[in-house]
Amino acid sequence: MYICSMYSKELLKGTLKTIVLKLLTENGQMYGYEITQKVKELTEGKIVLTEGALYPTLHKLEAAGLVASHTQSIGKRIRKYYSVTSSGANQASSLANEFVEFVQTILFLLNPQLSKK
Amino acid sequence: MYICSMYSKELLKGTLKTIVLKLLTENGQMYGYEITQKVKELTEGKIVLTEGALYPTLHKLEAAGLVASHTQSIGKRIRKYYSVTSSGANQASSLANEFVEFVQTILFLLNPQLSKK
DNA sequence: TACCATGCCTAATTTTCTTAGGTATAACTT
DNA sequence: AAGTTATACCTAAGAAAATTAGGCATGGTA
Repeated sequence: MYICSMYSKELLKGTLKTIVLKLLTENGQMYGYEITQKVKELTEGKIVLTEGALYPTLHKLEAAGLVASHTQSIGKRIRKYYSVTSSGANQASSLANEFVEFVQTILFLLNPQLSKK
Repeated sequence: MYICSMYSKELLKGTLKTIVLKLLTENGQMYGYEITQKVKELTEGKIVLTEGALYPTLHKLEAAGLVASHTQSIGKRIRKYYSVTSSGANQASSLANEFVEFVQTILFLLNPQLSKK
């Protein structure tokens, strides 16, 4: 991103990892398609994850040891369930916290009059 | 970004344009270096704009007709002042509004328990 | 004199996301 | 029966944004 800040760079470069980790933490194990539907449902269609972004992200999270996966057969189809590891759970909450702080800082920048009152 | 949403794609790809337009709207004319210092000051060093991101962004905003510039000599040094155009002012407020909505949606995703209370 | 602050800029690289596919099974519709 | 939609995984080329890493020059200060 365009910002060098005290917040983690990982965080600033997008919220997808944060969202995925948090969802997995809240809901236990989920598979990719389920995640896209859950996000669509929770945001009433305002946010729709693209698979082209989601799957590579899940693979990166797994490679980083933040999530683990196992496959399950549903008839002849296969689902790949993901769940957070212990370090993934830590990451989930710290990323979420940092995101909130970052947003507060940006909102302050966008609404300086709030502090002038 | 990783999201296909009802929010403008421009917005989702970063907040730098939003911040710059809003700052210029609030403070009248500003020059690049001044913007970096203002952001650093307002955020107490939590956010520091890099010049490698800021200057190209200013140039893009100008090419898009959202800001206008004029140079001013300070001794032998030159400052390039930017100010929002009328369409830039419109953009500033709509981008800021969309950002707030987007953030609210993400925060809801990250804190589902808020709705369960 | 050396260093740091001011003040502008660009370019190569990296990262992230979009776009645009491919593959296959299952279910529903006509 | 055929066609469409939903489910479910995936990859790859390209675009866009920011990082990194400089360059150039003036002015002030230790």
